[in-house]
Amino acid sequence: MEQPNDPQQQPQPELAKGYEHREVEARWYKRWKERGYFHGDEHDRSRPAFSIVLPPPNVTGSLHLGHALTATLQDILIRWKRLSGFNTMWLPGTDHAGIATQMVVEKELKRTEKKSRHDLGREEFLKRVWAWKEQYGSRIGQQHEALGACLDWERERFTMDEGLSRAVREVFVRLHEEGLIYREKKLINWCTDCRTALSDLEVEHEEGHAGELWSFAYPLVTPIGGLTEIVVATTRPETMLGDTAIAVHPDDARYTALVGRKVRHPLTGREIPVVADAILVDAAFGTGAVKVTPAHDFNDFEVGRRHGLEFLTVIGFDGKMTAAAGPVAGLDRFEARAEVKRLLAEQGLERGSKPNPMALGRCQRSQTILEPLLSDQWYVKIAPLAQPAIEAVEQGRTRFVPEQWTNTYMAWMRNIHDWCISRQLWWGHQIPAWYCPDGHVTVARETPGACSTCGTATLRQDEDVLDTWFSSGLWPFSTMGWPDRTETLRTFYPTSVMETGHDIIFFWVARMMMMGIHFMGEVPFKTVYLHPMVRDSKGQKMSKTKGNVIDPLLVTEKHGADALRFTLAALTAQGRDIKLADERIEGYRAFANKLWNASRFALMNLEGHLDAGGDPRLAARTPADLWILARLQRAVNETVEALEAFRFNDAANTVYHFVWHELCDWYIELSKEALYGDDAGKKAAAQAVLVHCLKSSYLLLHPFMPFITEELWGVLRARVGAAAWPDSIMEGRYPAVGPVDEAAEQAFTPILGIIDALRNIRGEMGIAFKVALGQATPVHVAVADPATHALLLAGESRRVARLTNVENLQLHLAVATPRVPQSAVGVGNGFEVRVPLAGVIDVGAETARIDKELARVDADLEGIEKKLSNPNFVARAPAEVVEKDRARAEELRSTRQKLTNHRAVMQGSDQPQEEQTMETNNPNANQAPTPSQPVGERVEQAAAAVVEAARDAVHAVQAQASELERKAGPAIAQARKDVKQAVAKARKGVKSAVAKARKAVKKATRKGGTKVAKKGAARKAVKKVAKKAATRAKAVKKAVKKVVRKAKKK
RNA sequence: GGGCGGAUAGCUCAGGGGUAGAGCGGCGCCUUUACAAGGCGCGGGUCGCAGGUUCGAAACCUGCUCCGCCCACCA
Repeated sequence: MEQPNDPQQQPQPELAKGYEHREVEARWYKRWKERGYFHGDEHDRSRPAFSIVLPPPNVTGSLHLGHALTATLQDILIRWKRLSGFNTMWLPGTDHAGIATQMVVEKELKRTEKKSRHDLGREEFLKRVWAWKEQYGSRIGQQHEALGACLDWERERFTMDEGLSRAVREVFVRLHEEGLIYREKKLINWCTDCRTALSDLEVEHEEGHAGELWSFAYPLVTPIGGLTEIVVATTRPETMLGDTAIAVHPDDARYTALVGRKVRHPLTGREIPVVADAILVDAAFGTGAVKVTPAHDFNDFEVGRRHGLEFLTVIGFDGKMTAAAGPVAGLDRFEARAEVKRLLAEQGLERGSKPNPMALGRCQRSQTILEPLLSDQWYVKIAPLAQPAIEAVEQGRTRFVPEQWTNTYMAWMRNIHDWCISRQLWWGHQIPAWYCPDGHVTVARETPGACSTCGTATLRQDEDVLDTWFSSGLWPFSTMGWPDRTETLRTFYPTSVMETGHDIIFFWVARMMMMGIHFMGEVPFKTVYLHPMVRDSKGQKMSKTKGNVIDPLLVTEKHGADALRFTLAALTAQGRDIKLADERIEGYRAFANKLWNASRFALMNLEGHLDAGGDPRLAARTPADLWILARLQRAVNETVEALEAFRFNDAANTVYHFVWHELCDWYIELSKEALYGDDAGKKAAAQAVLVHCLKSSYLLLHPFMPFITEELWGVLRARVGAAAWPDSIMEGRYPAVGPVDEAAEQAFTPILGIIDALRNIRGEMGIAFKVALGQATPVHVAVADPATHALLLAGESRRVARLTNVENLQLHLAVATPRVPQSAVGVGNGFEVRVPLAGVIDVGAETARIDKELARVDADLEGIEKKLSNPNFVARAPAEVVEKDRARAEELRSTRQKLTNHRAVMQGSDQPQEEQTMETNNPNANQAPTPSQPVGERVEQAAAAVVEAARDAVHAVQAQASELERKAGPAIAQARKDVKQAVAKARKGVKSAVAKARKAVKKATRKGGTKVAKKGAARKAVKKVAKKAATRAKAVKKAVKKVVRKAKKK
């Protein structure tokens, strides 16, 4: 199978019996790539461009299902657009992921060589990271290939490429020149574990941490007016070593006299001023006095600036207390906390404590509790960049899908703080700033020869690197060759869609917006589609620590890339996370198989067919052909509409439904009449329609399932003659949206209804027409509409017969079928079917079936009549709604009448009703031996068990409910909850007991090899009791509700 | 503290002012010559709770409960 697209070498068109994804998927990717299908042509502006930049995965490791989702959705868009005539370009790459990668390599280094990065030194360590990057970067590529992602590999980039590094330096220098990058000493979030500063975004807030609000007293240096101390409360006692003020509210009468006075630090003896600050202090909280630690708390830092306080650092970058911490110097910050409390208690200054749930800031990477520390860092002044990014969205130049994310984006953008971009790491873009011995800073694109201020030649480059997101923020244009003005940029910037997870909307999307607008003068993408998060089948977030991370490669191997892709797409609804379950993938693998076999069917029935490339509708003759073509058009329209709105699930489901349930379940079965028949014209038409539907299905499905569709395309193309088909499906054209032939759809609907009605009787009666009736007994079909009657006469009745296995079908142009005693009747809109079943059917069973149907009709009718008898409805509802309901009521009444008549005929029959005709006449029953005694006993036993279990469940509900009724008075809320739970539990209990017993009954019955009446009896008993249980549970619940409501009113 | 989602069949979810749906699972029948990874049929629902708007609410509004997520410097 080297050249399946070459008709010369094409082997037998017969396909393997089942679809083998491994064999097929392995074959195509390389060929696509070689033929250059993935490459976007920057010189081609004759076609509209459609471009996406792939969110670059971290080089830290391999792809997970989130990446698979990203790749799948983007590939769907790209392939769809390519088939729709766009010049598509999808740019791949990877991110160096500063902290993450450095940590992984450090860990590895420690594990294998027991060395730290400092043991190796910067240069050697970076070599190791590069080696790591080479290894994992290529694995990521393989994973994308396995998924079938048609990435433009010629344009692959890495955030630390030479080109991208140049862009980074360019951006840094320009922003610095514009005064939008500055260096300053202020409080930052410091991770004592990663030993670096972090941006606000890298802080994870842990809610509800069990903290303690601990109070102690600061003694006044000079007691005043009977006051000897000020009591303050803190969640971090160890920071009191760095206190340089006590703050009170200026309007707080209790402390007015103290403002300007001093307290003595109990552990260091320092004198500390009391200041008045209206911003920091809430007089009503605690004692109304706050200790101020400007060097270790963000609020206090501001107070320190406002009041010109001393900034005393008592915690170091290693998380240990500094020398300034006096008695606790050298201790870890948490040890120091205990020690400080002990020391203060010793001095009798402890003033109590209380539990205080609080939010803790942790490092996104290491989960270490962060420490606000004072240090020199580089910042991006963000407000001037944020404003245009806000306006771009306000003006709709970039829109978010789903829309709700607009608010999230806006809220964040409007409250944005300056961005700390320096990191104390080695892996990353080193900051292009140099210092001379005098401390002057030179910022330059290339290593400068001398200090720009004083001319000194001895320069030392800043050792820090930039935040990873600084370089990824440039991704949409840095990857296209910026700062050069390339053709690629001209053709493909702005990109069409940014497709990524909503978890990085701030980290990445917002920054790309700011940078793109600032440096390109244009938004980086027109649409931001934010996909849901992928979770495991239990809804848990996938994480390495939980061990529930799934490697997409394993899934691809097991079920096929097409199945995985389709599953992901089918589950991608807007606004809800994806819970991935294996069974679901299994189901879509079956779908691939279905498509395969439909194609196999076609291949087996294309004898004499030549696709001249003409419109199959011209050749189509039968109503079934026209019907499926109309359905196809409808599916095409819906699919395209869904894709345009990024409703991936709707698009996938539409195609799925069309292919499986319309093309396969209906049309293929219908077409057999023509394909197997003698009418050459009809046969040719059916062949053409079948080929057209399959070809269209391949194209519709190709974005979702690229491999199997390409394979089948090639096979079918070879079979029908290659003239009208491009060599590869990737060169095909996506089916075009167009008007649906509704007349064709409607004309055929009665035929489908007749088949349904007959199948319904067949199923309900548990008989096979062919066997039960044979040639002798006619099945009657009456249609009132002459057009439909003509259709049936013209040959459609043979399709009906084929699909229902009826041998003798008798047509009547009439409202009703002839009244045949002991027959089953089915009625629908404009038709009636009647199956004579004398000697076959159990009259009771048919009566029961009719009753069931009557009940359904009655219920519908009752509802609708009630509505129509309401004068308000008739007066105020739109006329068309009323009219529709009237018509439906009429239809229901007619159906009802027919069924009632039929029932009367049934009942009035003088045939003996209890005659066991089924036993004697049913062919299955012929082989059935009379049940032996033991089997019958077992069945009975099983049935009894069911009844008992169900009864028990009912009793349990009742007992619980009465207990709850008593409780309802005093504890309404709880009682209600309990009732709900009890009822639910009981119902479940009944259900499972019944299910279990049913199985037992079934097993026992099967062993006897018979279908004795006892089985039916047992089952009836089960149903009865189960129903009773449910009913009683409901009744009880209602009663309780009433009680509760009454109690509530009081 | 602020914000955003979600609650619909046993499970996973779609829908959305006018007849409550799909897939999976369950039950029954069918080894029919594309496919048993299949076909046909059946059963299964106080659409979270309470109010309101409306001729009509599962849908819209208000409040509540529970479950997720995001943002936030209150000692």
